[in-house]
Amino acid sequence: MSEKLKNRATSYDVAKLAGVSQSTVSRCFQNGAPISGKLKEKVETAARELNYQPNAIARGLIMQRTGLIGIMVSPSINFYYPEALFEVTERLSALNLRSLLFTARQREDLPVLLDQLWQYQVDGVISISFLEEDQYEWLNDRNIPVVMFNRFLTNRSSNSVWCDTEPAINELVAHLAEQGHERIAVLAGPETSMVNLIRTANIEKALEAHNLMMVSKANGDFLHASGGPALREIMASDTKPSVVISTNDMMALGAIDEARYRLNLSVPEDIAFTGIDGINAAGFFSYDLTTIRQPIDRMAEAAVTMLAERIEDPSLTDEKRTFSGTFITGESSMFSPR
Amino acid sequence: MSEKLKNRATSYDVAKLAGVSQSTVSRCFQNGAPISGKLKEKVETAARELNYQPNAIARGLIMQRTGLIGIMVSPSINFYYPEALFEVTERLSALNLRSLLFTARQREDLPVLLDQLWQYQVDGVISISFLEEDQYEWLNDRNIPVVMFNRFLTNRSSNSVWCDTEPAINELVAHLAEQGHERIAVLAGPETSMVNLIRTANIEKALEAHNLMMVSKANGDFLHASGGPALREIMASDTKPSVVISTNDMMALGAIDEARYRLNLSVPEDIAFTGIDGINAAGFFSYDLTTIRQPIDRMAEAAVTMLAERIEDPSLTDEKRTFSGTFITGESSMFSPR
DNA sequence: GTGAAAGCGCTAACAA
DNA sequence: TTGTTAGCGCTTTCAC
Repeated sequence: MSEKLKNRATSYDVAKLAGVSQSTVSRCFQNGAPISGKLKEKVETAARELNYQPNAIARGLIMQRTGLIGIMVSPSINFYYPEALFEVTERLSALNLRSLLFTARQREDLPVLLDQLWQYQVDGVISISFLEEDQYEWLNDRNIPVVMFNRFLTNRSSNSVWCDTEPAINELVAHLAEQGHERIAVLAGPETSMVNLIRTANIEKALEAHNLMMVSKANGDFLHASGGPALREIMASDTKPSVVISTNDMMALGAIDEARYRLNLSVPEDIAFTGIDGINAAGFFSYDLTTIRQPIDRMAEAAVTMLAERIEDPSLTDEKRTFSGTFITGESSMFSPR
Repeated sequence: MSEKLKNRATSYDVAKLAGVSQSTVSRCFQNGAPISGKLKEKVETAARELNYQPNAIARGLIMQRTGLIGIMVSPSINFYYPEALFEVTERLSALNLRSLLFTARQREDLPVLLDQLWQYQVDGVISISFLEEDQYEWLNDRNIPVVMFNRFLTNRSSNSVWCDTEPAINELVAHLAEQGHERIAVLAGPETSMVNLIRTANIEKALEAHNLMMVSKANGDFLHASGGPALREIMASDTKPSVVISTNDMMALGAIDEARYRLNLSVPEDIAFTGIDGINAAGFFSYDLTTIRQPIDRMAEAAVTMLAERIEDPSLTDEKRTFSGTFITGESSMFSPR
């Protein structure tokens, strides 16, 4: 008995104290269950006294529903990830779902992570990180609904929340054309990144449409540290650009830092910059980056809703929800060359 | 049977296919268990065929050990949090522990979060967010080990990982004295934050020791957006400072942005800045902030180790591990006034 | 509206 | 070394 007090109270303990059956206690903690007001009150008093809270693990076992959502995210210093992660987590929490966090540095980490997700009986997965087609299938085979955040699969349908930046990229390029820019460099991300490839293609198409020339192009890895070296590469080519279009914000920030404080260039007078993503730091006055903002809050809302729907009804087919980005002008491109 | 194929394989399914008992299968997936090589191989083959992975939820129920660690963190745009979060999560993962993420915006969110932690039978908690004494006790009463990250309790012992910035603050102030600064302002955080109070006290003491005058002081909320308004407040006082010591990096970045791009001041020539934390962005050339770096990696390592030890042996008493911060000089304070 | 009983998938005695 | 058996704490039929 004194042993018992040290341990967690179970529904049996509450039942004994309240003088009811264990199943009555159980019913007390579900919402639609039939229970009389009197008993409910008695049970609740007993539960409070014993600090009783239902065991979510036992409940998960019997209900085949854990309330756990696996979140896959890159631990990288790309500020985009934590912003998305927190938005998603808060919205899951509102639906009484929990984030089980998995960080993947590289694609090779995924198989192990997936096994762990599988072991923990997650009700669903939101991937803010890389996830290939076969991994998507792997989860599908196991009836684990997945929603991809800011990515999608190209060879098959997938649940995904996507930000289409193409129209905003057109606006952005039109804005550059209007400013009189003629020599444009592209600071691209990794060639293995779908997001990068799409954005790069959109940029190239928009440049063509405006008869603008891409004078050079360099690749970084989407992180701040790669912006500087890539900019040097760009500046080493024959024709110096008057503006650098970066395929994400982080690299643009790195490039601006390099331009101003290592290459002694004025931004935007000597060289202008633009980014894509609309992360928090892009708005800091030091950068005041012209960029394309993703509606991360609405995307998180959509991802969580889609996932919850598919947990409820697994027969729902794949859906892709596309939000458009918003073109934001900052000082980083507010200068007309020549 | 065809129904069965759609569902997850259990250890019984594997046992049947391998022609052994269910407990043999179970033993196959524990490390110290006695099992012969032949059977082990047979079981593993069957398991592979059925895509079997042990159910961590069922295991958690029987073992009274879920492998789940509750992580409490502020979702805020203070870049310090995601850095700490990812470091902690990766180290937990190495010990085969999972992060169950809980975000708290305000102190009022905590009671609900704690109930959820309790329901999910977490093996332990790491708090990178606020956690008051009574909440610590609450967890203690329930035998859930807690480690506080970058905070500790003042009225009682606690498991905590702390970064002592006092020696580095002395170095920092000595550096400012050497540079010839005589008018010093302090950009402090919320008065409710223990971290802020300690840092402020350390700064005041160090200033006194160097016979330096604090000409003004303003409070922000530790976020970037509060740095600007606080700086304006500081600049509105009678004596303008030659340097602003901020009690964290985020506010320092906000203040630098305001100084350069709104007040048209040169940094560090007109006004110098220093921060504390050593977040990634503080090193960006735009800021190149003189600051005090917390060894977040070692702190995360320590927090995870301490927690794991206490999960293993709950009789261990509270421990506080204090790491010292490293003084880092950046351009933001590299100028001698007058 | 309530209680008795079965069982979710696993581990851990205990026997063999 | 292996199999048998009894739960972990819950939800959910099924009688009443």
